Amino acid sequence: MIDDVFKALADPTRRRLLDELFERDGQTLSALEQRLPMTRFGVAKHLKVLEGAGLVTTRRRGREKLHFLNPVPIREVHDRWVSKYAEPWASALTGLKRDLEEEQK
Amino acid sequence: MIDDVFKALADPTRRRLLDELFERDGQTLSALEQRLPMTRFGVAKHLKVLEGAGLVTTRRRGREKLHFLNPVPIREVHDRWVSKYAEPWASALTGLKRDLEEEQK
DNA sequence: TTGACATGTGACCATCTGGTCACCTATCCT
DNA sequence: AGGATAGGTGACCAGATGGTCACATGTCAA
Repeated sequence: MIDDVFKALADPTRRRLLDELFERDGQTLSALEQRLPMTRFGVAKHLKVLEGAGLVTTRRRGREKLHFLNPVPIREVHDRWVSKYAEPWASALTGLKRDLEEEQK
Repeated sequence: MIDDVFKALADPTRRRLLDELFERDGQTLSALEQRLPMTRFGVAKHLKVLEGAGLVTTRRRGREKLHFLNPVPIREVHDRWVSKYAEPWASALTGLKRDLEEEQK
């Protein structure tokens, strides 16, 4: 399950799709297709992966299929996994890195 | 760059390796190999990917190669990307989900 | 110095993945 | 009814990926 989420997030096109839905939620396949350098079929495949990972939920409206962002899986990845590595001492390191970069200027 | 990190995290074996280093930092290839159901070569390949993504740094000590966890890239993924989706209203949803699951019992 | 040990390299193979297409179904609109 | 529109399916292909192995290099220790 969590593996599906990581795998889904591994592809830049799929992260792009999440960004698009973050920007405007509930878009149709055709609407999303127009913004990506890819055919409808490619986009549909990616959306299927996102849906399989639970990152996107859908609702039909007539012949259209609306796609909605579902942040819960990302939240779970965040809570159970990412935060484990990102907190707490990494914050000190990134702070240090920022300080060093500032010094360069 | 950030793409390398996501790709590196997509594989369960690599996340397992990060867990092992989280548990005990600075392990050698041979030490890590013994805990994984895989030959040395497979583990070495995965470590190379992790190193390429900046998630693991290495230091040689004689004929050994020590592997260390580097949480900075994960922190950056967290700060720039995951937190965007995970905060803030997802926390309300996960809270709600937990509440609903509690009610089932 | 010789043998055991830790790691690196390049070839190889099976499978997965990203993307396209021809073709199909379902819905809308006049 | 019938054309146009939105989406689904299965086949197909090239390239990436995960894993193994034979072999080579470098290092330790007696």
